[in-house]
Amino acid sequence: MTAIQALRGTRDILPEEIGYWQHVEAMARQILSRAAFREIRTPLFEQTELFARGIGEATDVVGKEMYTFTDRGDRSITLRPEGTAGAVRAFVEHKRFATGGPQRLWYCGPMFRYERPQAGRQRQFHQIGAELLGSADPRADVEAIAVAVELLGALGLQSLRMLVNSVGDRTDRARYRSQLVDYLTPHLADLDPDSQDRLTRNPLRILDSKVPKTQEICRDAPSILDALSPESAARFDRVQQALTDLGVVYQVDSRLVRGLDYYSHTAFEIQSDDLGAQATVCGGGRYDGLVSELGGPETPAVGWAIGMERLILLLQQLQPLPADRVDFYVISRGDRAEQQALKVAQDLRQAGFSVEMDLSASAFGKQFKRADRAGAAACVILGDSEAETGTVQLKWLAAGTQETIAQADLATKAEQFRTIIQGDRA
RNA sequence: GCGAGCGUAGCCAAGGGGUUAAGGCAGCGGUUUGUGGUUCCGCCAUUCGUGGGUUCAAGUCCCAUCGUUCGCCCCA
Repeated sequence: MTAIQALRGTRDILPEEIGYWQHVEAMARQILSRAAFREIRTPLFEQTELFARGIGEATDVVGKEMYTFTDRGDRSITLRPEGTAGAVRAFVEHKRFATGGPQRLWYCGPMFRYERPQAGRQRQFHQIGAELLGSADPRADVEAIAVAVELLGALGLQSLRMLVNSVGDRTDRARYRSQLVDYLTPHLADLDPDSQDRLTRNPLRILDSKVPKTQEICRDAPSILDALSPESAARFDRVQQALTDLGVVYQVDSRLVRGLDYYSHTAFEIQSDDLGAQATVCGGGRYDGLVSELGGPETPAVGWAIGMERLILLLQQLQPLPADRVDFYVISRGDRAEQQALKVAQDLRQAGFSVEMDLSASAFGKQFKRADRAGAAACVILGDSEAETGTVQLKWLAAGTQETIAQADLATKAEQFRTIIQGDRA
């Protein structure tokens, strides 16, 4: 019988590691709700159409990375490859645009893309995302970015690099695109094969190619920032000014192009050098056309997503997780004692302590050993004589001291215990 | 989808064609049948991801397959 393994590109998050996830989630909840973002949970799968229309048929995400299948009702279903499309779908479906004022939404959960796994990239991965819908104000872009920066900072991440760019509006991009194609076409033969292919499909992406020769050619390419209309350029200036005023450190990277079709104006990425080839921890930008594309009214919006695996990779490099510890470890031997131990454990738990019970009925020596391993502050001991007298022996493991306490008194001594345990752990 | 490296116990591993597969950590048992974290002793892979092949002989060489890692592409 061969054991079944988790599918390629998926993995289990085991108890030893879960602390990072809980910490990140708790921090996200705190920082985002403090900025008046409200959590939304949308389905993990949607009609394929949603992503095809929202993300763009020409993108790699839609073209070759989607988990798409036909369900029993012959509908084409896709496991969500990102969070924005679903959030916007919900925004439109529930007519949240009619509530007046911008909506701030955030989410967190698994996304699915059919790719070859590598460092910082899996088939099921997790994102925290935030969307600010209903404002075209440049301050909205900055507010969104600032919240992301705040979150990463609160998690203690340093030496991250913030890159900002403006890809203008549709007209700007069309103008730039033809400028770029005009520039690159004479160099066609010198470009790497991938980039040659992209020249017709998605020329802007050639700019961030990693091939040295292509990079060299791109160095002298026209900049999108020069192709922006005066209005778009002024807008980008205001974003930069506001970022500076907030003390956000960033650099303008005119070659930063985000992969999804729906971006306009502000695009930004937060990168780290400690992640291998997948350097981006957070990516986002403005997507003014998406809501109407998905059947809602013209609604400007801006948002971002953080890759949780990548974030946690960085966190793990930063500091180890404190080991799990339990306050009390209950050991017992003998029928009556074992019976009473259940009740003692329950009393202590109800008094607010974490309590692990030894179920082995093996020699006390063995049970003590396990108490140590559990990182217990104290061992609660029940043997025949304790069972007889309705007491327990309480042994404080760090000090090695031991006292006799009536089982009935355990709960009333909770405060005293708490002080000792805190002192122990300090 | 493409390229490269690697799969030996729960973990880290040595072994690179010659009968019995080092070592360490962890675990289990004992020293201690009611007192831990130390020591000491013992146990812990009929088998090297899987399937096929070459050979008198295969963890060791070859092929395939699966998994994994890293890179390309792409992205968070």
